[in-house]
Amino acid sequence: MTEKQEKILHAALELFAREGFTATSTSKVAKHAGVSEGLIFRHFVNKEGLLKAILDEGERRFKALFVDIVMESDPKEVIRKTIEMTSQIDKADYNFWKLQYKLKWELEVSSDKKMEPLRMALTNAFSKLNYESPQLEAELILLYIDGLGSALLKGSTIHPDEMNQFILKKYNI
Amino acid sequence: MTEKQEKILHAALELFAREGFTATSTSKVAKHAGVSEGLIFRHFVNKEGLLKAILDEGERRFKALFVDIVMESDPKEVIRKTIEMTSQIDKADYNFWKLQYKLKWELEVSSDKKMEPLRMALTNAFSKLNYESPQLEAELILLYIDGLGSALLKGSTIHPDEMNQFILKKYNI
Amino acid sequence: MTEKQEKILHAALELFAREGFTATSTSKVAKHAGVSEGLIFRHFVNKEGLLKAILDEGERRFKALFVDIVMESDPKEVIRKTIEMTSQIDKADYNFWKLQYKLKWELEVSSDKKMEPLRMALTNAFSKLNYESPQLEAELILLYIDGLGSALLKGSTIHPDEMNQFILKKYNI
Amino acid sequence: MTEKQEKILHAALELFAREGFTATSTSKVAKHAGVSEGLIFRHFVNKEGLLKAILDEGERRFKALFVDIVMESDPKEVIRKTIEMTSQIDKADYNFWKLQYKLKWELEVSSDKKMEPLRMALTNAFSKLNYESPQLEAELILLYIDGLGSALLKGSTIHPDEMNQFILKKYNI
DNA sequence: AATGAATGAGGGTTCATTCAT
DNA sequence: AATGAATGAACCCTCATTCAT
Repeated sequence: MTEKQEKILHAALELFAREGFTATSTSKVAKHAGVSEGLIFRHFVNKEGLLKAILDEGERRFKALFVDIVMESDPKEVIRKTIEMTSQIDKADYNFWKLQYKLKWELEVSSDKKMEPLRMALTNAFSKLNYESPQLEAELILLYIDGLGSALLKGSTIHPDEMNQFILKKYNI
Repeated sequence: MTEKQEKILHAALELFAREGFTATSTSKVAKHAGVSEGLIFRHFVNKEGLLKAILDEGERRFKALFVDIVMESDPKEVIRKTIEMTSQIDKADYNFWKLQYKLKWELEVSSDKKMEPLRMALTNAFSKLNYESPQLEAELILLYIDGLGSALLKGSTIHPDEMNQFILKKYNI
Repeated sequence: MTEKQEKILHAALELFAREGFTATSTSKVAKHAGVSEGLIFRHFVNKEGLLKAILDEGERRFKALFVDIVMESDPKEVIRKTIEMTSQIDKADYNFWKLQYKLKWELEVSSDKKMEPLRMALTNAFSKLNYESPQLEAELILLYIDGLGSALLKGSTIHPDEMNQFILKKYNI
Repeated sequence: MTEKQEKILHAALELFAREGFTATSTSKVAKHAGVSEGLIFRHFVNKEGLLKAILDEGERRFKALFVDIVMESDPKEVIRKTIEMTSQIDKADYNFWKLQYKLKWELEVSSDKKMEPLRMALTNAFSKLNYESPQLEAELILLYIDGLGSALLKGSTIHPDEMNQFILKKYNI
């Protein structure tokens, strides 16, 4: 990975996250990265290839976020960690997460599959705690963190920590 | 409103909802509506004007959805109606709501202000029911319906009615 | 000539004179005249037909300006009247004359032929006054009034009367 | 400056001079230059940028024409050189000068300021020669060369050298 | 006589992409 | 690896003009 390659990826992430994939031209990316436009195509073949490179690179972040939850054996801890997930997001990764949300709607990129391990971990946790409908409980939490993530990235005034504590109390955590 | 004007609006709504605003060309809209491209501009001035016309026309749908909740005096009913809101959405309006979500991310159109009356109605309802943190409770429900709406419009397999009943039980409704 | 026809002609003259023929759209003319765009074509067939109508209507002004000079028998008077011609131009006719100059360059409408009677009258006058090169003298005066007209219509600061007096003195008039 | 850039400039100058700036489409320029239309915008940003490039490039021609006159110390020579200016115009520059005249009327590009050094040189020359109204004399000559230039570029039958000699005699030159 | 809906061609401009260097 | 010239298709939009009413 050349220095220029990284510059391109960084510029593209920022612009895609801010303006959207379609609305960002490769020429704008090149200008932003201080690089010739042709270089983008030499390294990433396509505009789509550029996007894929960003997403692939970011996949690791997803996993890093999940692994700690999925490996947890204490069911209450699974729930707590999931709910507090949004607080864990590094501000440096802000653009990456914003891009995820944007793409979910702009292209029909389903991030649903990525959530599957989380859903299973949650369902399992609620089962262990003898909740009546572990699947629905799990689903509800996923809806919550989706809504909260969306709100935070859109600049809502919600205090995430306060909100999270509030919900944790509902689960006696 | 001529027949062709309506055809344009209808085609535009469908395409904007499916492919996004930026990604939909005016020529595609025209072709889809069976109309010359120039006519779009004669009637709606701009591509943006076309979008605005769709949004303005849809504003009524928003209000129709809210008025019944905001006018309700029984606090439990307020909560129930809000939670069941997503079930109320007419399948004919599917495209309109999908467009709303898309625009929230594509352009930075904040639909947050539109939610304000709902937030107040909910906060008020939880106050009457002597909940400890009415504001947080209200916020939580808004996050839930945002997440649920998002999931449904994205083609999730969630069964909304089941989910709603499940949640209502948590509020003893 | 309907009232609306006149409104169209008036609006067109103003816009053609200000912005040029090509740069003025028929829709702008219609809007300016407070008239539907179609009406222009009903009355004048073409955008060119509209221009022709304006020019035809203005032809009379040309002739009115010339007839007094051409009919004059006193050679010195011929010269004087020609030189003072630009001062005679009514301010109400400003747009018409500006349009003439614009068209001379925009389309290749030669106004040269229209000058022919004037050229002959001048040549004749200088002949009578025993000038050595009556034709060149006549041509020179025509060049002068062309230059002066151009300067005045372009908003030059030249004082035309002072200038005219200055030149008349050169011809001992 | 690539070969294609020059081809574009050349084609544009010819077409702008012949048909006018507004009436010449960028696609016509591209076709004439044997170049893709997009290239025009890559090199000159705008249609206006293209015009500006032509004008800037031509500015040198203006200066080359003037500098010899303005630097002249012999007043009679100043007058002679000014009057004979139109004869100096290279036939290769025909299009450029035609464009100047066209733009004076099409856009409201005042070429008046460019004439200022000439006006001053002439006024000064007539002063030295003890003419009564040096300013008016200078102005008159400017009007004359403006008219003559106009006539020549419009294809008049005037014989410029003969005309110039005729006038020079009036100034005893 | 007059309107306003409607069109097809063309306007200037941006786009993702290719290629020679 | 990197550039910058070059392209052709598509973009949003305006134009002169036609036609039903």
